[in-house]
Amino acid sequence: MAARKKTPTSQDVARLAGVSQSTVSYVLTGSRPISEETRARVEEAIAKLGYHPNSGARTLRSRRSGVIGLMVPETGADDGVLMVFIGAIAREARLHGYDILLVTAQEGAAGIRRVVRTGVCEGLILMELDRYDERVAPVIESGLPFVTIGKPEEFPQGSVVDLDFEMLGHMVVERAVEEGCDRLLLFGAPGRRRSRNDVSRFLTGIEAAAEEVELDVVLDVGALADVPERALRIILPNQRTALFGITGVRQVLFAMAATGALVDETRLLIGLSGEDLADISPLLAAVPQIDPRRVEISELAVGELVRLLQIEGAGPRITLVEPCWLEG
Amino acid sequence: MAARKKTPTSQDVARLAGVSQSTVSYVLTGSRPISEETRARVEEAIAKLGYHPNSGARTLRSRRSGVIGLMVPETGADDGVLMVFIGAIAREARLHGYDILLVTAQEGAAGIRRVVRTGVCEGLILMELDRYDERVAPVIESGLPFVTIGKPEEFPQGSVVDLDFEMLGHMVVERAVEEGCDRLLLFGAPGRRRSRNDVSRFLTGIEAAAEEVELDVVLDVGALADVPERALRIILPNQRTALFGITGVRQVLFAMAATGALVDETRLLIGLSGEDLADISPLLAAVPQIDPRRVEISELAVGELVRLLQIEGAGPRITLVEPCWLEG
DNA sequence: TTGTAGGCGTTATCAC
DNA sequence: GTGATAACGCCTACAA
Repeated sequence: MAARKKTPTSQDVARLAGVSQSTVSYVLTGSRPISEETRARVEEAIAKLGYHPNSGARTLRSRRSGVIGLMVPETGADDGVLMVFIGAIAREARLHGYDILLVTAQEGAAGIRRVVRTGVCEGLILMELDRYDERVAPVIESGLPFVTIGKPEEFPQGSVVDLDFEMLGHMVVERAVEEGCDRLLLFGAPGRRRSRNDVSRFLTGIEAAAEEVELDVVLDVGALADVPERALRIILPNQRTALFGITGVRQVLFAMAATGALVDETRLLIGLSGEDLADISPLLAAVPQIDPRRVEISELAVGELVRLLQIEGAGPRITLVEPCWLEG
Repeated sequence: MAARKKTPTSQDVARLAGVSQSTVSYVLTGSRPISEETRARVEEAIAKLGYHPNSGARTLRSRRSGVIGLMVPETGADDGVLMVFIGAIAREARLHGYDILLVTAQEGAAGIRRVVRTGVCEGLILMELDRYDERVAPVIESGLPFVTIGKPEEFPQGSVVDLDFEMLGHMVVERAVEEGCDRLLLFGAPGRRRSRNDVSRFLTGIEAAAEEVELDVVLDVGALADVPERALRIILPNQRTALFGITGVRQVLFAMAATGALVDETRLLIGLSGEDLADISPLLAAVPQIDPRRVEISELAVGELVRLLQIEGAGPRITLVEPCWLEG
């Protein structure tokens, strides 16, 4: 095997193009006008050598690493939803010229401090924060621009992008009424994860909307596997019940399938999407679904961070994304 | 707001500790003996200032970025399995002092070339390669050490960590026979994704094991939703059929639930795990499952890459991880 | 055991 | 419109 060639530097490019090293730099950064002719020569040399600017040197000098830190929640388990966000974030970041560095929640505040102080990250995207999250403090302290996906309780100094959970509540109620339901059974999250801001915003929306219509709202707090059974128990003849949950849709669907309740016309299931239900079974193709806009939220989060990063004096702001019906 | 303090440099630490800058560096890298006393003074100063070495400078000088590139497959959709790998990889990498940078498959060969030439990554972990994958070439060409999770067809110049799919085949056949099954129905992957090495290794294992016993192996190629129905059709009275699939377990389980087949004693389902079945429904707690060892594979992959990075002259090697029964 | 000094490859401020 | 040149913060021979 031939001895591996040292990777070329801007110096090599300059020599080949017959210009000074700094000119090469200017061609790359575009931070000063260059004549068409020399630019062409330089670019040719760059292509010929397969030159890529050294990241370490660029970061050291310019204090911009081109890297965004993404703090992902601890999962351990099978979490497809999370993967949708991560994939979309990584793709969108590349579109803006940034790379994504993973910061596990496990590292906590120390992890944040590390990536911030060492200068690896220019900015941060935080996911799945609790209402009062210990990881926010070191981020604010760091002074780095950041965006949270999911709205924390106290409005932080960073931007926020999230689904409009209040509107989600409205939509669910509205649809249930339209479909002629007398009752709305909320399973999963509502009963338990009260600690999360999104859940309470969702309930606020539900309550506000339910006030104006004839709809009996029930918060179901039992095991997901028994939801269909309990739903049957509370139902009266000629009544129709809508089921909805922010989480646990998969489990409830499974339970409904197992009890044959899927084809039961007395019920209606509105599932928050994310999992491709029709892919699991054709039986589920007819389930009305709300798109939680995870991809759009991811893209907006990246865009927002880029704005904070690149626009001088840009301030933080909140962006709520409206959910929408899938194949309504 | 007070003017933000410039982040401290090793120079600042040196001044505070009353030593030279290089001494600080030596304390950090440990690349030369330091007296107990000065080390203590330096460390105290480091703590007091909250000093973290600048990543750009360190990378520029030492050519080691402390970053591992993780090439993740294109998903778009809900993919929980992937998340398990990513989470475990990120955690394990931190344990070894490395960070994980995401490289999307979408970027393809160009993406590899970019992270390699710019020097952002010291090494790479590649996931879900096809048999002959276009992304392997630029990696090899780059000369960077790399590890693939999942064995590509041609043995590459990098290390490989993967599940022992041949043994998986053996285990499935063995179990089916033990459970008194006359027939083994393989659904999902076997019929379709022949293009993948893991599937053919799995089938090799199945065939080798089935030769030695009385077991009728059927490759099912139809829609996953109809697997239970087809399984019923080919079954004779007093016969028992084992069902298995590398992918599509969730769909088949759903279909079985919907047709009431889950409690049917004439069948047995052996699911490859990854999804917590009992979490979906108590009905599934009894399904025998094989652990695909995703966390272990992830950890081994990181360990292997670290070995290649840190041990002079370390060569690539193949590691196959044995699957094992869950709560057998 | 510790200090001095050169340079890693860029960016950006001077001059011309 | 272009070329020299001084940092950026750290690592590591080379001296002492």
